[in-house]
Order: sequence, then C-alpha cells, then structure tokens
Amino acid sequence: MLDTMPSSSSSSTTARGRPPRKTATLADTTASGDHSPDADQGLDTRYLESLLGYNARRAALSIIAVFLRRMAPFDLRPVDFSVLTLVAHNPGATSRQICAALDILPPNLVGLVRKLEVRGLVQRKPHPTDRRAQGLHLSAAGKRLQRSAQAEATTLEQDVASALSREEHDQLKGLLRKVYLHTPAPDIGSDPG
Amino acid sequence: MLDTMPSSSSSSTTARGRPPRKTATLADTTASGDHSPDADQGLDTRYLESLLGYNARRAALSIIAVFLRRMAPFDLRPVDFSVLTLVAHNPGATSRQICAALDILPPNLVGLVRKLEVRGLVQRKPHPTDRRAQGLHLSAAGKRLQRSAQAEATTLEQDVASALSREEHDQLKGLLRKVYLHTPAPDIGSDPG
DNA sequence: TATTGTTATACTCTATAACTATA
DNA sequence: TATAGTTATAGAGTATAACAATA
Repeated sequence: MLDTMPSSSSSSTTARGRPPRKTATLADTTASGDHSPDADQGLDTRYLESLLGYNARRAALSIIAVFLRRMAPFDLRPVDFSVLTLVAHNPGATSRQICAALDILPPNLVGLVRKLEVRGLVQRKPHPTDRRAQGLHLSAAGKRLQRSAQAEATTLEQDVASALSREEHDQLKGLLRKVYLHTPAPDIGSDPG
Repeated sequence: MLDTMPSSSSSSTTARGRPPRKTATLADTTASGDHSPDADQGLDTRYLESLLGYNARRAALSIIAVFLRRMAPFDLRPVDFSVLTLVAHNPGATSRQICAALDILPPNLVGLVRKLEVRGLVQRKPHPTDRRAQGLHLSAAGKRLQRSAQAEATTLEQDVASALSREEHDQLKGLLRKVYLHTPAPDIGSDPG
C-alpha cells in the first residue's frame, strides 16, 4: 500500500531514495533575507516536521526504499512479502483474513495472490468447513523463499535502525503501534450527511 | 506521496479507516479447526510487527486517514497542504525547491500547483534573478486558507497523539526523524550493473 | 553543458460496483 | 440476507523521456 516501484527486479539505479537534505534556510524571501548559511536550496520545513504524520510518512518511505532494493533479488515488494510471511506464519489463512490483517481490499489482493501462485510459491486448498473460502498455503519453494526473505528483512531491520540504540528501536516500534492502534478511527458513518 | 483518496471532499462514509484489530491467534491451521473466541479473523502478525517499516507504514496510513477527513472541508490532501504550507513559510520558493523539500518529482508538482493556482490560492511571480524560475506566493485567500488548515492540522496532531504523553510524542517524532535522516541511502548507482 | 519548468505518458496503487457461489 | 472470492474499472499516485527557455 505504500509501494512504489517497477515490479521488475534489476536493482534500480533510478529509484528515488535519499530524503531531501533539509538544512532549514528560507528560500530567498521576497523581502526578509535572513537565513542560515548552509542552505543551498533548503526550505523552512519546521512546521511540517512538527507533525507526526509528516515524519511517519518520511520514515516509512525511507525504509521502504531500502526494503525495495534489498528485496529486489527475491522479486518481492512490501505487500508481497507481507502476504507471503502471513501465510507462512498462518497456513490455511483465507484471503479475507489476509485482507483484514494488512488492510488491503479484497479486489486488490486477488492479483497479488495470483502472481504468487503463478510463481509456484503459494497454493490454494479448499477450506475445511467453508466451501466459499480457500485456505492459502506455501509450497516448498514458497517456504524457502519466505525464509530467505525474512532473514533479509531481519538484517535490513538492523541497518535501518542503525542510528538507534536497541532501546530506542523497541521504543519507536512501541510508540508507532500505540499510534495506529489508538488513532481515533475516522468514525465511519458518523457523518449524518 | 502517501495519499489515497478521491479528491472530492464530502466527508466520506466510505473511506478506509480502522486498522485491523489484531488479537494474535493463529488461523485455523490446515487441520485444527480451533479458533480462539476473540480471533474472529485475527492472524499472527507478530513478525511483521517486529519490523519498523511495517509499523511506520501502518502509523502513517492511520494518521493520513484522519488527516484526509479533517482536511476535507478545505479540499486539501496531504501534499496540497504541504505545498501550501511550504509556500506560506517560504514565500518566493520555486517549484524546484518544493520538489526537493517534499521529495516530489517535478512533473508531478506541475498539476498540484496549477490546481492551487486555479483555486486562486497560489500565485506565480517571476524570479528576481533567474528568468527560468518562478517564485511561488500565496494570495490573500491562500494565506487565510493555509492559516485555517494549519490550525486544523495542529489540533489534529493532538488528537492523533492522544494516546501519547507529551514526552512520548516529542520522542516519537525525534526517533522518526533520526530514522529517515540517517537511513542508509539506497546508494543510487552503487550497483555495478 | 546543466537546470527550470513543462508536456506526454506509462505503470502502480487504491477504491467502488457488481457478480457467483456458498452460508 | 450476509459473506468469500472474483471481475472490471475508475481514479490517484509515481515514474521516465523529451522538449523549450534560460543559465
């Protein structure tokens, strides 16, 4: 849901990556021309940086950029990895469950699963009790790939958080979880339009 | 860059919102048809939740969902708000600078600015020294709207972080910033094809 | 030759409506 | 009537190539 890359692998020399270096100096304002010296092109982004959403978005994009590169050899984008991992840890899970867990809409999952199935990584088996549903399972190849990818993700995690101490790392994840688990749900349907 | 909403306003009764309730109970494995009671649909997402990227993405999406709703009355999506705010705080800024600050590609900014211009919120004036560039400025209406929107964003910020103490809030932003400022840049071009 | 702003365009992601087959 | 999976499709978001004007 946060992806942004050509599906093909081939370690892109093109991909966006580096967040713009911000060194806070106002643009040559029409009148007031008093800013920090080291601002080749930097704008004053201080207000935006005071917003959680802005920072979360920037952090997520940075991490994803790294993720995309490192997962390219597996030809897995974030969602693919998430689906694969979820199925690995929850054999027999249904599409419906995957959608709920990852906040993906059913129609958008269809294609994802189909690709994984075509690649021989995922298999569908009839659900034991509900004939409408299908249980998702990993093939042997799927299990191998998922294991490798998860190992890579774990390594990647350390690199991404290399600027953080172990404690900060845990704390950051905890705080993020707090935010998205508690965030005042958009009151779906509360609008007496 | 992280948006996801129809441009039209009208407080959506449809928008995605609530992150899936996760109550960690394995899916009914191939054989065992024994679901925990409170696991209507919950999958084991523990590994994904151990990843910073996953948590950052989820948090960002949650916040943006709220943002979209609250900014709907102003007909501003996150990027629009960012551009407007950047111009407000940096009168005379050029498209190039906006792009650098927000990590937007120039071709994609054109349409955004044009819309804001058509709405009478933004004006372009010739750059004082560079005849190629154009300085962006807010009209009176633009300033008013930006002020209102920024006030709303500030209020929103408090709601979003309502689960956090003041200290946690600051800490979270600091940690996120640390991550995306330090994240090992994807070494563009480091790949000896 | 490099850069600003731009057009055109392709590809991906996200969302809705509507259908089927089961429940 | 409601739900699981699906199709088709519309709409944002994101990316590249290429051009004119200027530096």
